[in-house]
This record gives sequence, C-alpha cells and structure tokens, in this order.
Amino acid sequence: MKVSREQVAENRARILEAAGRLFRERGFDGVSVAEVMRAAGLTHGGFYGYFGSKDDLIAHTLAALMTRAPVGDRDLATFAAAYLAPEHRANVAGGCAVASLGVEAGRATPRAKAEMTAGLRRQIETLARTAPGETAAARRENAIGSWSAMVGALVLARMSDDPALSQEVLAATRAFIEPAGSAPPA
Amino acid sequence: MKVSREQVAENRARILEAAGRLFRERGFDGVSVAEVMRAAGLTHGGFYGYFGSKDDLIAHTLAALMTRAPVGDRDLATFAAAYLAPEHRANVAGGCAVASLGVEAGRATPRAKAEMTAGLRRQIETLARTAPGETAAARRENAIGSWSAMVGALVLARMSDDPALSQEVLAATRAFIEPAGSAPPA
DNA sequence: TGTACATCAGTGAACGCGCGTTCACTGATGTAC
DNA sequence: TGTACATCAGTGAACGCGCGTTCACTGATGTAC
Repeated sequence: MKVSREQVAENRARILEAAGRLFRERGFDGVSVAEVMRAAGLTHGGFYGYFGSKDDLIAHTLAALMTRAPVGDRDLATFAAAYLAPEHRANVAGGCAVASLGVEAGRATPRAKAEMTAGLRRQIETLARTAPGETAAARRENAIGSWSAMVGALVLARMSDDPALSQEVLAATRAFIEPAGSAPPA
Repeated sequence: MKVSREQVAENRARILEAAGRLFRERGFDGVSVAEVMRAAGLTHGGFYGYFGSKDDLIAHTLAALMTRAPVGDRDLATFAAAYLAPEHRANVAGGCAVASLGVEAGRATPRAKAEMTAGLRRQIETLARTAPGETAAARRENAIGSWSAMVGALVLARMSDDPALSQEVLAATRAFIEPAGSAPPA
C-alpha cells in the first residue's frame, strides 16, 4: 500500500526520532532495526526504503541529534546547571547524545565519527561565546574544559548505582566548573 | 584432556586479561565469548568451566580492571598529565576502563554497575588525597571535578576524527584542571 | 616409589535464537489523458 | 473534473549468519593403594 508524500516525510522523521531515543537509551548494538521501525509504527521490511543500512541510519540519527542546538543563548553556568541536573541524568533517551553514544560512535563508522566531530566543534564554539576568560583563547579553553567535565560527570553519575554518590558527582562537578576562570569580584 | 591446576589458574588469568583488552577496545557487544577464548589460546567450549555466562565474565573483568590501582602515589596534576596524554588516547585496549566501558557498564547488569561504582569511589578517594584545596571537602570536590573532566576529555578526544581538535581537547582540559583550586603563589 | 583408575579441563559439533537484509506481493497514490 | 493505470511505500515471509550456550567425548592429571 503506497502512502502519500507527506506521510513518507512524516514516517522518515518518526524513524529518526525513534532511533534517536532508542539508541541513546540502549546503544546502537542494543537496538534492532525492527525495534526502531516498530517504535515508528511501521514494519521492519520498509526500513530499506528509507535508509541504505543500519549504519546509514546511525549516521543520520547522529547528524540529527548533534544538530539540535544544544546550548542556545544561555550562558555557560546556566547551561552547566541544567546539564548536570538530576533530570538530565534520568532522561537518557532524551538527553545528551555525546554522553550516551560518544564512546560507541568513536568505535563506529567514519561517518559516525565525523558527525560527532562536527557536533563537538559546534558545541565548543557555542560554549566559548559565554565562557569566562579575558581572551578568546582563554574562553575557548574554559569552554573545552567545562564541556569535558560535564560529559564526564554525566557518564560517571549514570554509571553509579548509589544515588548519593551520583548526586555528589553532579554537584561537585558543577561547583568545579563555576569558579574556573571567573574573576573574583574585584 | 585435563590440565594441571597451575595451568587452570593461568588460563583463567589469561581469559580475564584477554577480555579486559578486547572489551575496552570494542565494547561488550563487540566481542564474542569465542573471540575472548581464542585470544586466551583456548576454544570456546571450555569457557563455561571458568565463568557462568558472558555477563559473569563481564562482571569479573570489570572487577579486575577497576581494582588495579589507577593513580598510585603520584599527585593529581601528574596523574592528569599522564591520563590526558596522546599515548593514553591511543591505548584504548590498555587504557582507562571507565572511559571505554563506563557508558556500556551503566546499561549492563547490576553487578557490572556495582563494580564500576566501587571503582569510582576508590578513584575519588585516591585523587582527593593529592588534590588541591584547603579543606577535605574542597579537596574531594576538586578530585571529583578533575576526574569528570579527565574521563570526559578522553571520551571526546577519542570520538573526534580530527587529530588537531582531539589534541586540543586533551591540552585544554589539562590546563583547565591545573589552576582549579591551586592557590596563586602568594 | 610405582601402578591403576577416577577425575575433570579442554575440544568441537550442535542447538535455538535474533539479527541485518532481501524480495515477491499488495493496494493506495498520483499522473496522464 | 473524471477515469485508467503506472508507480512505489509498506507488508511479512524468508535468507544466511554469528551469537551464547550445551553436551558427548577425550586424554592428561592427580589420587589411592
């Protein structure tokens, strides 16, 4: 049964949206093509009309996830507070793709790595705009260091089975980021 | 063909060693039981004489990887310099288990998460001993923030397909960690 | 110390299963007149 | 605008494959005498 052009566009968007959530939650290897299609309301056979392979879907999903403006116009401290909040830790399926898929993407196809690299570059540039620092170089350095700490803290917090320790990692990292480079009130 | 008791002990150690390297390199899902056994110089059928299941092997491997003293007696800055060195970035199979398996372990069995949590606790305590800070609480906070930044930076650096950007992430994160909490020369 | 035999670590074929992928078919869509 | 038909998105059975796991068998080890 053929389907309208609008329906095709909507189905493609639904497949990418389902893949984005499922992959972040369980990893590329933990989700089958059939599961993604089921979550999108379709059957697995139709998949190859949309994407050439599972690897192709992975690359397109990462591109979509990494393009969504991650920071917006908030400043670095505000962004860090939201990033290191318990709500983000709990929201794996809707949260940061770097923290949930970065390691696996590093082992995946060159296309997957390229999408992550492009996203990393954009993220650094965005954070550098509002990072503390006298010079552009200092702001960029603070942006990179802060971003590393945020990603690492989220990985550690999600890895821990002790809620208190998990919470401490988020809070301590948030405090660790804040004073760095912020000039003391003169 | 039966084998001597010493040979059994050595084989078990070889299995764990091979699993530690292969898992860090390709993840739990990227390595089969048969591959681990082959790397240990055995055939796959003998595996279940040593471990109850693949999940059991994963838990024992993580316990072994996380127990090896990761910091030793060096101070935090020296440790961070070694952790954020290009050699460590390149040495996935022999490098930090948190950076290569932390995310996947977070999705794995409760036992796997428990091993990672215990390792995280030890790592924080060890780093806190040599972290800068006036009070024990400040030292612990710096230890956690620094450790988050190290793990995150290694994930980002390995994820990037651009060697220059990858190098910049390591260097900037190292610089980001150093001044934090270190009192300016009065 | 030497011998006879029970033990059991290791082998490799086999299992059931879920995976990514293919394909013949179906029937609604959208175009040509 | 209405009709006839070519297109093609979606379906579901089927494929080959590699996986984790099981098991009957083998033969060196280590124990009992």
